[in-house]
Amino acid sequence: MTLSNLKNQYNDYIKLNGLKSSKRRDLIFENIVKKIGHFTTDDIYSDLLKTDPVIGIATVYRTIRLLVDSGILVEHTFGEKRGFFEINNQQAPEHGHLICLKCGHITEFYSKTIEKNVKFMQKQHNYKINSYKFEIFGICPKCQKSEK
Amino acid sequence: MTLSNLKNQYNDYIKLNGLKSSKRRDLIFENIVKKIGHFTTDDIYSDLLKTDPVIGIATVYRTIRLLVDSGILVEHTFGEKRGFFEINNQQAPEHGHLICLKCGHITEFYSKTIEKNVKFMQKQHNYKINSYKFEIFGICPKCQKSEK
DNA sequence: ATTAATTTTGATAATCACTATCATTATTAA
DNA sequence: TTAATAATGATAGTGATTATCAAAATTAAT
Ligand SMILES: [Mn+2]
Ligand SMILES: [Mn+2]
Ligand SMILES: [Zn+2]
Ligand SMILES: [Zn+2]
Repeated sequence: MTLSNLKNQYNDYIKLNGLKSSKRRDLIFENIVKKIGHFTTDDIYSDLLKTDPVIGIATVYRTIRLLVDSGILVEHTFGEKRGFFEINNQQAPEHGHLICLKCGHITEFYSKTIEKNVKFMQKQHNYKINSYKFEIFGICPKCQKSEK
Repeated sequence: MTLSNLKNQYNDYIKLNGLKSSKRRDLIFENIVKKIGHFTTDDIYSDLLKTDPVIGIATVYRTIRLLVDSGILVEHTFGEKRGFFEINNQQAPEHGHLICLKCGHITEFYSKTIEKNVKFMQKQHNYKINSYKFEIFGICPKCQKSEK
């Protein structure tokens, strides 16, 4: 997913849904699009506060929801009861996550096997599949060392 | 997992942690152990209210947490930001879930391939694995029909 | 540019699922 | 029995998120 692709996707979504463009929303979009890895709404809010001290957190929540609805972001929970987000790279195949129960560190992995398995389940259960999540919980190598 | 196995596991956990036995907790345990499929804390609370109108929801939350800690229950989120629980059948291998985005219906599936994949990831990333979740989101056959 | 219609925004109240606190009650070992 | 400790229910508090609403911004049509 290139930046200009995402920008097009963003602008198209706004047009297609009869929304108006706005400075604040653009600012949030620009910030998010620069992020690598996974982030929370609060991460983005804190970032933006530095250059825009009057931005409201509701606007950040709203815009992130919009970006999820438009397919630009995907949401995860990673076993917690709050949202984690990341850019939805529609080029690459979906990926799984290894989540460290100690430090929260997240490692991504790709697997053709999983892809196949999802397709198999789709057929077997007559499901129209939208997305999937494969999350493995455990202790990362670093935390294993520091455990002793 | 037989009922008596679970009861042993429950009693052992209570002894091992220096807890006292109690009528209320036993009642909650008995109710949960009869459940099939996935349930929320509120499901259990509503059930119990019928025969025990003074039970507090805090006690249900506490007991379910205890049962998760003891390994009797496993918790899921199924893409939502609240807990769903089910009996942890330690005999059977872990299973995945197909979740209908329309009606919320959940279908379980087993897959040796996934098991192998998890072991592979464990080796490849030097992780000490605790558990995993494989969730596929889509539209179930029933809802596909009623969509037209 | 001015207006009018509509959307966006920030403040903040409300909600939802859950955890913490605490005085009262129950359990248990002595 | 008593004494120590755990369990309980009521309820306050929390954290993440959504809803509400008046004011400000955007847009399209004059
Ligand atoms: Mn990821
Ligand atoms: Mn299940
Ligand atoms: Zn770690
Ligand atoms: Zn369905």
